[in-house]
Amino acid sequence: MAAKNSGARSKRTRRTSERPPPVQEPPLSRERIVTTAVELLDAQGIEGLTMRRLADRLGAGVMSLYWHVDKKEDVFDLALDAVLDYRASPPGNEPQDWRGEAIHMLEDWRASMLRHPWSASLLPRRVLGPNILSRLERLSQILSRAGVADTNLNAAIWSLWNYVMGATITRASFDVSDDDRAAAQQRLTRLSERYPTIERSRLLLDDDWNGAFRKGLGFLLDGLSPK
Amino acid sequence: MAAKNSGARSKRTRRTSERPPPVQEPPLSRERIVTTAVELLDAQGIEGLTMRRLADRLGAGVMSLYWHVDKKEDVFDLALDAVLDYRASPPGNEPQDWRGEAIHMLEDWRASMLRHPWSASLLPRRVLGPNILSRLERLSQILSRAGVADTNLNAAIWSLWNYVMGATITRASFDVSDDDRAAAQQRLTRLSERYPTIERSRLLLDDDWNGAFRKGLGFLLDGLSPK
DNA sequence: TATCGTATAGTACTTTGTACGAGTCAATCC
DNA sequence: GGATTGACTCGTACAAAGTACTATACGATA
Repeated sequence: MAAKNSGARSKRTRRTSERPPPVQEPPLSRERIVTTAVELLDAQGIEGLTMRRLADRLGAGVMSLYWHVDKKEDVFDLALDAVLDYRASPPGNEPQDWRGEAIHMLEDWRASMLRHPWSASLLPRRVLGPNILSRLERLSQILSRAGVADTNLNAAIWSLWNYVMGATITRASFDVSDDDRAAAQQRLTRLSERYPTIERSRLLLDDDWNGAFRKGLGFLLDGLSPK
Repeated sequence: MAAKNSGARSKRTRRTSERPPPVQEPPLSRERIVTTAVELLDAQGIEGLTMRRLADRLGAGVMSLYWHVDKKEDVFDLALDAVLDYRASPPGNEPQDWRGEAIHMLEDWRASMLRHPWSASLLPRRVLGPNILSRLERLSQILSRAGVADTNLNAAIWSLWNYVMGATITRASFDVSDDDRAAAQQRLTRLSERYPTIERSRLLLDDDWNGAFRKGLGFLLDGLSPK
């Protein structure tokens, strides 16, 4: 139990001499499992990931997965952190001012997750994988350099985190279909005496998500800027 | 199929004349199902809600539930909106300034959900139940009265929504155990060369969640205030 | 050669959501 | 009144899923 999966593994030297069926999958490994899990999640969504299907894709037996992973939950955790790999994001020509840097980094954060919409539904779990941590570290540095007071630093970090997570989850939830949104707005119009203000502003029909995200982020950064 | 559950139901006049076992549960209804589901969720968490257990608590057969509800998912949707009932929140003596009003209402929003931590993990689904809508309506009115420009109104609403949702989900995720947070911070200390800044600020040990929420909300409202 | 650690799988058990169809009872219609 | 209908309940059954248990294979080490 203690001996099983933990840390780096899968230094393997097998297959030095040929085996009868030479056309064979490479050996299982935590990395292969995670990569395939992400593929499967992209293809079939969160309900589509079952241990059996995952094993099939890997050309392995179901129970073999459990050598590398404790529970199905672990697969989800690993997949989520994998999606958030910051180094995988193109560096771009980052602006020099802290504001631009923060915007760039937070928009990339959101975009990375929206590229894999299932990842948002995994958020409500305690995740502090290495990739998330380095993003937080990065953010902290930017704000620190920007002159945010030390006493405000943690609150500032969390507020940006909250904003980004909330925006991502919301966007991903509404991603399912534009029709639904239209339907909701219609329902709203029918009840316009109960919800007059948001009906008038067509809150639910506004589909410039990216613009709204950036605008709101702007509000928050304005509030955060040292005066 | 079309005839089944839709809209108001369960006007029932049975049991006017006594039945042999007079000590009997009241008839099933969507409302009873939702109420009991919330109780069960409070007691056993999100994994604890199974249709069988729910039926047991109701003193009913499993399949009877399906007359009032299409799928298990519906139970979740209904439970989530039930928790967000705004009228159920104590009115309190609301301050007159728009800022205080907004803070009051948004803190109540978060608190209502944290009273039922499972509700946060239900968020990543498309929910626009009546209770959520009235909260959005309320928020819109407050901001509108505060003088937020019409062109900014929707973005302002969504940014507050994002902030509150993100904060709630985050808080609920970390609710599980303080030990985990300490463990994470330790892991972080071990890797302090990789995450020096957030290690130094003890980002993960800060446990004044309410204060941080209010502070961050302050930042955002500052940024939103018409200049 | 015997042993051990790593790794793979088959089988089987349990828990779940829910389809199907039969049943009950009150209200309605002839 | 008797038949019909529609609202509602529930037992049975099935398929899909997570995973415990166990047997097996193989390379490296003693």
